[in-house]
Amino acid sequence: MPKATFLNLAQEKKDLITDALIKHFATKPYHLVDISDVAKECRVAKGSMYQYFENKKDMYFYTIEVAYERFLQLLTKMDMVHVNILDYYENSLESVWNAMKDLRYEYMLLEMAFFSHDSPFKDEINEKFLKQSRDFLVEIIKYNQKQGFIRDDIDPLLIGIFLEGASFYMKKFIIEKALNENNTTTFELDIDYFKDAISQFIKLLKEGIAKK
Amino acid sequence: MPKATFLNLAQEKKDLITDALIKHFATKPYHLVDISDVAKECRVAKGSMYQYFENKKDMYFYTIEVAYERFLQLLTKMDMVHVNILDYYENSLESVWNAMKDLRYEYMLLEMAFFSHDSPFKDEINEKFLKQSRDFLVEIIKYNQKQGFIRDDIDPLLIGIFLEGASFYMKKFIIEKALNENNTTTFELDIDYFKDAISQFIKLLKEGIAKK
Amino acid sequence: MPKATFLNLAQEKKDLITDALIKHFATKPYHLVDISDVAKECRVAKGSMYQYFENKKDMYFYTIEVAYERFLQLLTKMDMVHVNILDYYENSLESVWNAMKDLRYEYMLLEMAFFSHDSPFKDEINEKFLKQSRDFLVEIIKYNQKQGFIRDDIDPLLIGIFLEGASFYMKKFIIEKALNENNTTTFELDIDYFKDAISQFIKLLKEGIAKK
Amino acid sequence: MPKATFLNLAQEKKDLITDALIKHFATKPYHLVDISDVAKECRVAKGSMYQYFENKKDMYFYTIEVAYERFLQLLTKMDMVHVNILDYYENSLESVWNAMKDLRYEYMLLEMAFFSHDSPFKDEINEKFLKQSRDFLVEIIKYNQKQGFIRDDIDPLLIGIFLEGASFYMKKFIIEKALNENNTTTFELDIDYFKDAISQFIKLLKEGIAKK
DNA sequence: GATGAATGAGCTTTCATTCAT
DNA sequence: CATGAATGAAAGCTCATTCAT
Repeated sequence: MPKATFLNLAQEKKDLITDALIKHFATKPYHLVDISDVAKECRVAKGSMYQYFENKKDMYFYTIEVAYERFLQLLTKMDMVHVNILDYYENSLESVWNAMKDLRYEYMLLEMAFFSHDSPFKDEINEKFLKQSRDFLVEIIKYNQKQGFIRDDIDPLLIGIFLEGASFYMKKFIIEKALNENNTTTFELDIDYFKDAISQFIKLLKEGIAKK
Repeated sequence: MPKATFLNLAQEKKDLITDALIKHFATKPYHLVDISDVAKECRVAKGSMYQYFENKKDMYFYTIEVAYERFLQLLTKMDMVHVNILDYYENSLESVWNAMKDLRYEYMLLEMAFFSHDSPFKDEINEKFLKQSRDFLVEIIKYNQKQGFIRDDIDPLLIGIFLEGASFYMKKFIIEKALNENNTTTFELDIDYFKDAISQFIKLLKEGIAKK
Repeated sequence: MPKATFLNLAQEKKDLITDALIKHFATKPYHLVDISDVAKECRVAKGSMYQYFENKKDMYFYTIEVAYERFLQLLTKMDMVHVNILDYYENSLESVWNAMKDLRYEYMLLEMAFFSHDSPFKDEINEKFLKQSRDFLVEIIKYNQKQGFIRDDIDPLLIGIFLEGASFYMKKFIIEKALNENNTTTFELDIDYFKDAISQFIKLLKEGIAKK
Repeated sequence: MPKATFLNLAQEKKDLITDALIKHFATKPYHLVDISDVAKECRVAKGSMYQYFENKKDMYFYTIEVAYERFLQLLTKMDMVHVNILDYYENSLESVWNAMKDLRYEYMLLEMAFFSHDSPFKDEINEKFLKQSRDFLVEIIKYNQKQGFIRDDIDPLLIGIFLEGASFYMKKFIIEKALNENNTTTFELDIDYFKDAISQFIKLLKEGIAKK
C-alpha cells in the first residue's frame, strides 16, 4: 500500500508516477525494472519513490491493483455476469478495442503478472487476483449454460480455459500487430482489419474449426 | 554456440549438463537461473561452464535449441504436415501425453522462452524460433483446409492463433494439475481424467461452444 | 546548542520535545534513532526539528545536557560532597529508587552515552561530561577518606572505578529485572526485593567478599 | 557460519580476514562497520567478503565466536571451576595481563557484544553466549562458597554481578590507559603500575572499602 | 582443461538534511 | 515559522564473468 506521502500528492503527479510504473512493469519483467529509471522518467529522485512506497514490491502490487481496477471498471459497466457471452464478444468489438487502446499497458501488465513466470510473487498474486478472475469467468459460463446461450455438455471449467487461452492469444496477436506497425505511442491499427479478425474469431468460438 | 570444449566432452557428460540447463531454464525465469547452481548440480566447477559456453545467454540459446530439436523430432515422427489435425489431436492422446511426460522440461522451457516476457532476448528468440514454429503450424492448417479436413472460410493464421492459445492453456492446466497433485518428480496423473478432458477439448475445438 | 527558535517555544512544547528526545536516545543507540519518529511522537513536522536544532548531533548533545542537569540537581539536593558515601548508599535507598523511577530515561541515556561504544562522539562526550563526573566521584571519595569514613590505603581513583563498576552493574541488573517483569511503562518492582539486594550489595562494598 | 569458500582459504588469509573483522567489530558499533572498509584492509574485493560469509550478521557472529573461543581457551587452561577465585585474581596477574595484551580486540569485542546496546542481535547473543558466561561465573562462586574460600551469607548471583561490574570497569580503565599512553599497536604499559593497581583492586574485593 | 576464488558493476533501500510553499 | 515532500550519498548484497593455479 502506498504511503500517505504518495496519497497526498497532487493528482497529476500521482497519475504521472502510476502511469510510469504501469508502463515499466508492463514492458519488462519485475527483475529488470529499475526503480531509478522510473524515478528518472517521473523527474523525481530515486529516494522519493521510497517516500511514496514501502519498497519495490509495494510499487508492483499497487501497480497491479490500479490496472486491475481500471480493467474491472470497464467490465462492470457491461454487467458481464448477465450477458450472453457470445453476444458480448460479438457486439462489444468497439469497446474492447478502445479498452485495449486506452488500457494497453494495464492489459499487458495484468497478463504478465498473472501468467508469466518471472514474478517472485506469483502465488501471492494468484491468490489475490487470478483465482477470483477465473472463478468469475466460470460463473459467467455457468450462467450462460443455464440460460441456454452455450452448450452445457462440457465442463464449464474446461470451457473457461478454452476461452481464456484462445482469446488471450488473439488479443496478444492484435496488440503486437498494432505495436509493430507503429513504434509511436499512438497505437493505431486499421479498425477494419481488427473488426474482421474478431468476427472470424467469434465464428471459430461458436462453430468450431470443423468442416461442416 | 557452445565452444569446442563442450562438444568434445563425453556424450554422457554433455547430456548431464544439457539436461540440467534445460531443467533450470524451464523452471525459473532467466534472471533467477544461477549458473553456479547448475554447475553444482552437474558436479562441475562454475568456471568450467564458461569453458563450455561463451556466457549465460549462450547457454540459454543452446538450451532452447536442443529442446526445440527434441520436440520437432517428436513431431516429424508423426509426419505432422500430412496429418488431419483434428485426428491428430483426437487420436494421439497417448503419445502427446507421453511426450509431455518425457519432454516436460523441454516443453515448459519452450513455452516460457516463446511466450513469457521475462527474457531479455525475446525478439531474437521470436526471430529465430517462434516465427518458423507458427509458420509451420499455419502450413499444416493450410494443408488441412486444402484436404477439406477443416473449414476454409477462416484465415489460416487466425485459426493457428486460436489453436495455439486454446491448446496452450489446456496443456498448462493439465501440467499444473499434474504437478500440484504430486510434488515428486514422477509426474503421474490420472490418465482417465486427462483423456476425458482432452476429448471434451477436441469437441469444443471442432464444434465450437454454441448451443446447437 | 538549540537554536533561538527552540528556546522561544512555549515551555510545555519544549518539555514535550525534550522528553521525547531523551526517551528515544535512551532506548536506542544513536544510529537507530530516527528523527522523523521523534517528530511524529511530538506531533511536530520533521522539518521543524531542524528549525529547533542544527542537526541530529545537536539534538543528542542537548539531550545529554538536560539529562545530566536533572541528575546533578538530584545529587546536589543531597549535598553529596559532604556525605558519608557508605551512609549515602545505605540510607538513601528510597530516594535512589525514586530517582531511578522518575529519571529512568535520563539515567539510561547517560549510562549509554558515557559507557556504550555506539556513539560517534564518544571522545567528545567523555571530555565534556564523564571526566567531571568521575572527578566529582573521586572528590567525594577523597573527602570520605579524610573524614575517616572509608579506608585511605587505596588510591581514591581505583576506589572510584571499583564503585562505579560494581554499582553500575548492580543498577543495570535491577533495572532490567524491573523492565522484564512488567512490559508496561509503570516500572514497578517489589521494593522489598530491591531493599534486600541493595543491603547485600552494601555489605559487599563495605566488607568485601572474603570469608571472615 | 562462514561458507566453505572461506574455510578453504589459506590459513594465513583466513587469519588476516578474521583479525580484521575482530578489530573492526571491536572498535566500532555494528552499524558503523563498513564491510567495504574491512575488505579494503584485507586487500580483498567487497564481493569476496560475501563469498566467504552469508551476510554482515554472519560475519559478526563468526567474529564473536572466534573471540569467545580464544578467550575460553585461556580460561580453561586455568581450570577456573576448581580454583580459589581470590587466588585466581591475585596470582594470575601476569597471565591476565598477557591475555589482555594479546587478545585486546577480542576482549573489547566481547564486552561490546555482550553489554552494549548497539547490536540489533542483543537477545540472540545473550541467548548464545552471555547466559552461559554468567551462569559459569555463578557456578564458580558457589563452588568457592562451598569450599569456604569466600563468604556464603550473600546471594551468589549478587556476588557475581558485583564481581563482573567491578572487574569490568577495572579492566576497562587499564586498557584505556594503555591505549591512550601509546597510540601505536604495541600496547605497552608499565607492568609495575598495573601490578600495583590489580593488587589494590584485590584488596578492595576481599576486604571492602570500609575503614577497619 | 578444470577449478573455484576474486572481482566489481549494479541494484535496493535508508535517512539526515534541505527547501519550496 | 511550520510543513512535509524532495534529495542523494551511502550501505548491503548479488552474480555473471574472469583469472591464476
